[in-house]
Amino acid sequence: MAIPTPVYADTAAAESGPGVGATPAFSPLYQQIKALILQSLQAGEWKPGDLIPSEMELAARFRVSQGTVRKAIDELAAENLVIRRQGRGTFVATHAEQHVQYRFLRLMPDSGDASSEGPAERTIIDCKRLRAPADIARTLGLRSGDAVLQVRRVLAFQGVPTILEDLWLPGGPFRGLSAERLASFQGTMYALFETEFGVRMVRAEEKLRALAADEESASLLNVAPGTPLLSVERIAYTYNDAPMELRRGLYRTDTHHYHNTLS
Amino acid sequence: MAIPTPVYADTAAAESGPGVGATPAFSPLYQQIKALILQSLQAGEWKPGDLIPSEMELAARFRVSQGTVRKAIDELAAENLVIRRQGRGTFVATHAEQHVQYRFLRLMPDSGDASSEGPAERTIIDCKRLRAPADIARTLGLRSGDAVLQVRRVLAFQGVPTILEDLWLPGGPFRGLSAERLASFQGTMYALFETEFGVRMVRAEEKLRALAADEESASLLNVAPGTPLLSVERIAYTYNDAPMELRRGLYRTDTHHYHNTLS
DNA sequence: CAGTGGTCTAGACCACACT
DNA sequence: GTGTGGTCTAGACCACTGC
Repeated sequence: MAIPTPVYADTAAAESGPGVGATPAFSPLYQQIKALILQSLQAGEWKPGDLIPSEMELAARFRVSQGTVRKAIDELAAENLVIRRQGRGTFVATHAEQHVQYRFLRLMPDSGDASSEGPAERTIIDCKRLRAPADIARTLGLRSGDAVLQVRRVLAFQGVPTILEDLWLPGGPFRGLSAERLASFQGTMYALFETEFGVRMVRAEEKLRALAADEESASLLNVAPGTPLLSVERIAYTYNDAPMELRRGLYRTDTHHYHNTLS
Repeated sequence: MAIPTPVYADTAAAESGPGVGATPAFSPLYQQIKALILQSLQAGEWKPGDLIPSEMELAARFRVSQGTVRKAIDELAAENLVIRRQGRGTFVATHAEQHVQYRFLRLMPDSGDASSEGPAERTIIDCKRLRAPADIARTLGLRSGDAVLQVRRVLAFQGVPTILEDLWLPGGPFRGLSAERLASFQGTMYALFETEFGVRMVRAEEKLRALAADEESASLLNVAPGTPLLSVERIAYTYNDAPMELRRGLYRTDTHHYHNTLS
């Protein structure tokens, strides 16, 4: 139950020193409501694609006005966690059926748009279980030596291999993932993660670099060794900013480019 | 004067066929208010850094409620066109004094943050007036042969040349720009564009590629020819989505990386 | 203290989708 | 028609800033 008046955050304990920097930290009601809705999303009370309760229902449940619920949902919609549809309701966002097929892929063909070149042809090269090296473990928030899954694949567009990717996933949440399952699934990887493992990727950070293709990469991407490639290292996060995937990609940029908007 | 009730957009003329695709296109009041405020920004009624009228004043001017003005300003703030400061008022956003120095530069040092490496050392290599080649003219919305300014410069971090950039600017709005003016100005280029030429960059699109350094670029960036570099082509827009700058950059990514957030 | 933006409420009406 | 989200209003009170 939410208290129907704004409250100050709990400032008990957790003090490093006496009377230093202890700002009261006022927390608006709608932020508290937002946090409660987030908890339900995280707990799986409503699954990706589901219709969540109407604003009126949520307002009644939390004992606040509809306007306050609205503002909470507005923020969740702005963060792409839910999708509002006038006349129908508010739905939990999903990587499947979302008519933007690859929401996190910024590689575009130089001419035309993503839809004009048809779907990517996917080839799983490898999928194995191993003990996490120190750097992988650190970025995934695991202990060095914990089980991780490593996947290697190639994406081709109109027959031209264009992306070579290595993925690392924590072994626990993704127990049971195999090359066969990856190969047979229709839809994006993140859609499979949702439906098969209940893991929803919400946000990601990427670091881009230019580097020269080594022998192995060059042969998989069908370019000469030394060809400049775009290196994209991605860390993908699920709810509550927990890292759930490390992905290292090499992109050919002779017919495609990485697109970004600044504002 | 705005009409204090939502209206349908003007659908007179501009019809390509009879009764085809002529959706009424309902336009909410707050969108109309937003457009009016945008017009004032564009016309220079309030300049970058200025305090704009309070919500109450604007509500009175446009004969709508404060809440409607609030929603209009909320969207402008979300697009970084204005900045709200509780207790003080709403200000026109600016590239100067904004304590994020380089708002559009996504290159970050591999270790530490942008502030830890100190300011970039800027060297103007060239600044000349010329007739626009066809491709430049097209992206800037000019006619081929119109006057444009071309600027070439190098940015170095802690003594290491890291960015080589060529810029093209339309000759009209930027009449009077010179290498001396660029060199002597304290602050970012976009800040200079605002204060000296009244041109505010609002949004930009970038296309990234990996390519090998040619002789000239290599020598200016102090790397071996053939070194993979990150190529960044940017088109920057002012209000009403008018393109005002084409920028082609080459970034060294041995100690820095291009950072991006996906959501 | 007065003035600003920020939050919260309650109620009315509109646009849209499904049945 | 019914129910959903979307818009608009009016008024109250809160938090922050600067005089």
